[in-house]
Amino acid sequence: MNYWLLKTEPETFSWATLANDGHTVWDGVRNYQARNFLRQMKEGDKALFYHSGKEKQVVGICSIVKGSYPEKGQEANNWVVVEIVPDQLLENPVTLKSIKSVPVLSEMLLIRHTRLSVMPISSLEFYTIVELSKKQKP
DNA sequence: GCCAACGTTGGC
DNA sequence: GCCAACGTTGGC
Repeated sequence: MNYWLLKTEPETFSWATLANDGHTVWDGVRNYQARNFLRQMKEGDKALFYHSGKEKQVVGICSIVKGSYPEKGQEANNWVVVEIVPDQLLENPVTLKSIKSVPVLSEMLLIRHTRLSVMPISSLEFYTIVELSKKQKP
């Protein structure tokens, strides 16, 4: 199983919307590097759900329930989508600031490649952030 | 193939 | 509001 981080602007698509809908097709990715990571996603993988923009924090955990397949209408351009479901809301959001303050997380693409919206993370990074969410105060 | 101009993302 | 870091586009 692999771990990922999915970035979204909450004004466009938020955790609340995902939680409410119970399922979504992660489409609209138009960046080659992000697409290449999307392609590697498999059913059963886990992903941290990150709100960019004003919030800048990881807010939840979701699961990939359907691995990548061609985006409808974009087959010719090779863009792909995956399907996700909300897994759990973090007890407390984990802010970018707090992520930056933890040495073991300093190599994350989230920090090193600011503009990347779909990225792999290690299991250590995944669980470190989950643990942080249990310690932080709201 | 190079590079300037422009557009977008995302943090500060 | 600004800027850094990219990515894309188009002229040459």
